[in-house]
Amino acid sequence: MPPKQPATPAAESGASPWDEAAERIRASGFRWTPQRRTLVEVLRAREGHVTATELIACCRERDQTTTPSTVYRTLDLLEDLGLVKHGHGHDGHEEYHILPQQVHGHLYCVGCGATWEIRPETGAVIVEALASQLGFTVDLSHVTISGRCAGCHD
Amino acid sequence: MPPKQPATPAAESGASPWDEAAERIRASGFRWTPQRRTLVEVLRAREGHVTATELIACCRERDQTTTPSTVYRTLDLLEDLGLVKHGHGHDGHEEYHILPQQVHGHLYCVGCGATWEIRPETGAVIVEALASQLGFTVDLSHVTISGRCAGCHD
DNA sequence: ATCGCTATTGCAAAGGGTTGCGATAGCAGG
DNA sequence: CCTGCTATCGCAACCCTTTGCAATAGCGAT
Repeated sequence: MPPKQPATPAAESGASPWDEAAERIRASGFRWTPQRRTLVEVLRAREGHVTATELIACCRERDQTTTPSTVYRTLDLLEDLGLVKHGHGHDGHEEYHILPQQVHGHLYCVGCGATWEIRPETGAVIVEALASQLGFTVDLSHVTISGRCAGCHD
Repeated sequence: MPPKQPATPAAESGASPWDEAAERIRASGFRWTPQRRTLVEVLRAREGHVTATELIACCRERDQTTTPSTVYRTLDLLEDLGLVKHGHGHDGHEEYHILPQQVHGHLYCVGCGATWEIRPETGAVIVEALASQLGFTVDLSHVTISGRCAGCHD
């Protein structure tokens, strides 16, 4: 008896925004294609940050015929829908934040290569400084800020 | 009578760090080549920020045979000597700060595309926030932070 | 079930940036 | 001035990302 499904899917584990992805895409006049489905499945299985290159690799695992250009274009679409948000790593390469609920900034240590997330309180200080002094609304998540961590001072 | 030159060159307008470039390069065991000379001349004629692409174009004006790889490698060398400092623009592309005396951060408005420099006082607030809360020494100049300026709020 | 409109795809090319490698050419020493 | 060591160069190839274009295929309507 598979034809019928519960009215509120995934009720137990909490409905994922990805469940609505197909609908939302179609509702916006776009099409739900196999390629987009593949990428959404890959994204649903992960969280946090991913580089575009990793995503392409993951998609290719599921579908050998995956093309980079299509992945990049789909990511743009998903970003318009707010399902991902792109940024740049310390080396300038693309990075995607999956389901950016609580936007946060990133730090990269040029000494040891480690990365940290900027805690909300700390981020708030930065955002407020730019807002009050320049009227500038910062998007801390777009770039990875470089520097040296406590353990790597020269 | 061009063979003889003053002991302290460019005394009037203030000696430029570029005057010592050749010496410093050789003193470090590296070689002073025509290609490096070309790039140094280009850099000496400019100030502020430049993209790597622009630099390559300027070098090619002076020397048609300029090769990108050589320019990038020379920039790395000059960065080791502290004569330039690289960063990434809002789109992740390379950008070079020429003679980074007073390091400053950059802001980019996703609304109008304009860029601003972060004033020292404002930058200090950010640097201190990360330093006191995480012991992290930020290099604000490495990336261009994105957001919306006062005139571009949605 | 078929049709048509047009959003998407895959390809190929291009631009930015990096790297391995053989050939070239600084420059210190004789 | 010539010699040799080796840093540097130019090239070719590769990775990442974007874009134009012709062919394909969603999907709403018939």
